[in-house]
Amino acid sequence: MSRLIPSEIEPKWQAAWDEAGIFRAKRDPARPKYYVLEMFPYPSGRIHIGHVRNYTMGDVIARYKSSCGFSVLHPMGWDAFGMPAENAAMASGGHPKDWTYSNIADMRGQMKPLGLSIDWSREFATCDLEYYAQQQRMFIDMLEAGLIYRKNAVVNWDPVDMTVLANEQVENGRGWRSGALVERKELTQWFFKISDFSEELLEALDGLDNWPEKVRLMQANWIGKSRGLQFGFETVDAPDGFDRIEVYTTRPDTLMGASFLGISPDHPLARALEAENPDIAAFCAECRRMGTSEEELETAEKKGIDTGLTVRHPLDPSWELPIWIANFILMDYGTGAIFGSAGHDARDLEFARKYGLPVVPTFEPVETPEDFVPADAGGDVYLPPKSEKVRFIKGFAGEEIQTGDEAIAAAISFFEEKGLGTGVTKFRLRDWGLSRQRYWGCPIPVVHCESCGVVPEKRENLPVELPYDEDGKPIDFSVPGNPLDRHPSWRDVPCPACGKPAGRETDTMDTFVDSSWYFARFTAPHAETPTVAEEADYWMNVDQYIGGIEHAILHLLYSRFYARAMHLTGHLPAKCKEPFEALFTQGMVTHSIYRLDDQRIATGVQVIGTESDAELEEYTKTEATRINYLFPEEILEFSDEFGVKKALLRQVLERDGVDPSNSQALSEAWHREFDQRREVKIIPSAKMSKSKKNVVDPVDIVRKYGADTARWFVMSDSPPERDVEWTAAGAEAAFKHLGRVYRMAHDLREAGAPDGGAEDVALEKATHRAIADVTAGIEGFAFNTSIAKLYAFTNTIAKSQASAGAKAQAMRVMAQLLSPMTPHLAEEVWSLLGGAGLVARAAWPEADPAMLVEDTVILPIQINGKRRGEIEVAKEADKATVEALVLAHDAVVRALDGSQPKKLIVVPGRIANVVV
RNA sequence: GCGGGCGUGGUGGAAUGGUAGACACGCGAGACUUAAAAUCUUGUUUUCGCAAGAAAGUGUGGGUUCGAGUCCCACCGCCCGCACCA
Repeated sequence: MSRLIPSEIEPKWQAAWDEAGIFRAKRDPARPKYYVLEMFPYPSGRIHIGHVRNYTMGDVIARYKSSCGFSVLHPMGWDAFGMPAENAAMASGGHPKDWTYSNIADMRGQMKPLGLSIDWSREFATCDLEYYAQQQRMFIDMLEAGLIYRKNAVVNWDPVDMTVLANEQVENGRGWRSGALVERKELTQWFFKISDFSEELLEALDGLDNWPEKVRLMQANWIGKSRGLQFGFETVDAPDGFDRIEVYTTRPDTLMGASFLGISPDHPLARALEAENPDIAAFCAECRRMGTSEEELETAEKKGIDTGLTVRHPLDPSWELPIWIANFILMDYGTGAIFGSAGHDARDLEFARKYGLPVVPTFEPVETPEDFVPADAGGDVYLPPKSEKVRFIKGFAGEEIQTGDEAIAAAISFFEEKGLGTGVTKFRLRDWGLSRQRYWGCPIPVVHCESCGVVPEKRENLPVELPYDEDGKPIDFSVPGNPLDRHPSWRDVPCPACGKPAGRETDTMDTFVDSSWYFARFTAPHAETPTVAEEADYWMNVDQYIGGIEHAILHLLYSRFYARAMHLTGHLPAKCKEPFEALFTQGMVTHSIYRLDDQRIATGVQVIGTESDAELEEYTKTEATRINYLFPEEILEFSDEFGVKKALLRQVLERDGVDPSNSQALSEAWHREFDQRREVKIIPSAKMSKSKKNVVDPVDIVRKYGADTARWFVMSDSPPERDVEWTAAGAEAAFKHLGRVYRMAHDLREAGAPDGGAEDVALEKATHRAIADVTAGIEGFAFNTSIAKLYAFTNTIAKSQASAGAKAQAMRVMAQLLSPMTPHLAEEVWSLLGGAGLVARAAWPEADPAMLVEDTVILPIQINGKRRGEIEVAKEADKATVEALVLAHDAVVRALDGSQPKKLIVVPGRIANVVV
């Protein structure tokens, strides 16, 4: 039988690898190590095709590096705490723990058939007591080291469910379950002092050479270093204790254009005024109903309220500015107070225009363009790059014409010399709030005691285990609020310091804490300390980290901080401060959405022919009712005679008895439907979403085609960093190709022919070319080009007239080159053609440079930069020879028409360009 | 709103500043077959042309260069992140 049957060969080779134990990571000081890690998944219960792509990329690297002689660590685990488990418990009963572990078992079962070279002996879940116990130990170490503290912070509060909401649980300002208006509420919470590391985290980005530039840039912007001026405005008739209002500004050079002083609704002055002024109280209350996300604050309409108070301008005491409370000023940034510079800040301008406040530009372009309209004459905000020279019309420090940067520096010096303020470097990066008022997370191991205050739990009392049940019954998640709050037998404990009755902290940790050190834990996953020095020293750092761009900022920045914190508390060596040597961010797997637009459903009547305007309007009104999303298996996709992709409901095909292989009949059926105002619209390359029904299940794919096909396809069609569109046709093509390779290997074994001859040499050269190209593709994270080369190499072997021996040799190399991508097929081909042992253990082939050089090259000839011909020249031909050949070329002779070329450029081995 | 990214045939994409469209899908033609599937051969950027060939062509408009998909500027469109989703 010469057909590839994945369901037979895949389990066979997986068992062989298991038996040989080849994916067990072994600390081997004699060999260089390589640690490849894909971002671990959340155990939702189903693996997603995006996971398949992510893990296949890691697997290609892991298998390749292993063949290159590295001792490879390639582990897998579960980011297992978090809200979905609690949501599930609330929605359909059950317990988050049971839900999570059952999901993990399911997902492991779905992943194993993919044939990933994972060391499963190192698997853990972050909700394992063994894991979070160590996290609690580190919490106490970090608390003692001054890396963790408590302060007040704002959260989204649902007054009906009596719970804190995540940003994603706030929909249009209302709680997603209760529908109640969300409030902003201050709670005392735990924080990591990541802001102490702002400068270091920013500077160290420069050393991350193997990180994508865009990720480093995003992190740099997130940390947001700025140089500005902090100074005070003296108030007029303000309540006691508010003689001065401190502001921080990055544009002190615009101070002479100040139009108002703005403070946050959470500013102490705003709070003081609230007590006596109901209008202000109402306004602040309204502001507090807004969400806490930056996005929401920035996109909300700018609103404010005049406090009636004023401040004196620091450079002109006779100039009084009104104090406004504004919804877009955050208490967390700077001092919670700004001065509005309406000419040079878009938000301030919008605000000033809305409330009729003055707009006073302080500088203008050096060379004013004709169409320039200053902001005070109704123009746009003028905000050129700070490196650009501008002309100051209301300056107070520095030259009249200077750059923004120079003007800012001059303004700061001016204030410092006069003793009015100080230059300050600030960072946008805020401290990392790690408290979550939820059940399903790592308990924060501290106790609140009336006499002693906040006391860390004693180390010998650790771990603080998350209670599974309450009074013998599983915890009930249908009751509003945090279950830990209403769990006396867990909460009530003696104070670790004085022994008096006290209560446990009921906040749990942000799941970002869990994922900020799991990579280190993989080096000693079951140790009784967070890490083991010699293991961490050998395996760390992660040589290649692979994951989604959505983690570019938070997860990766927190991990960089946490690695430093672990170093400071003795849990990681200094070399691990930057734990990820190289980072790769892969794209999504997308899939077409099929949407049935059925206007008959909308109108209830069958309309044929041209519709009237009134009817059209009716369709528009009822749009929502006539859109139906369809599963891919509900439709048949085909290309019409112009190659345009179309789709038909399978139901329709059955009803009309259309032959699906007859494209003419399909096209006719499509037009019949279209004339009936019914069309299946294809929306390509959409993010997979259950509600849009465009999700493909890896389990189905593996069942139908096998893991190798799934792996091959997700790597083949797009560059890894870009999105790839899953198509049934593409998967089919991948499957066919792998079948062809298998058949070629099989047929070779049965055939036989004498060796030798020029064809053998040509095939050998092609083999070395393939080795070089495929290797370059893997090294450069361009797996799609490696696969293109493998297709080409397959075609070359298939067409080659070389001997069977030479072809078998080429096919054995093919097996090796395939082994990172399609490991099962590779083993099968390898063993069919007499390869020794497992191909997974064979050393990676090396391309012989001597086999890569060609004797002659084709040199294209351009005339004025356009290709007009080509010549074949010897590889070593000197410039003069080439020039003579170029000038003798027909097209050149014709173009020159007897005259001399203006210029003749010859790039040896690349191109010749004649300028006439 | 702020920040980041991406735009190349009917489709996914390839291309150290040097032949635009590798490789694959789709489609067309042919072989094999009673037929279909499978497989194999072959063609396929567009326009004009029987052909040889010519012209145009990498979202739009400019610029740098002997030469631009690639570098620079402006614009348009789409996608992603925004601190309690993971």
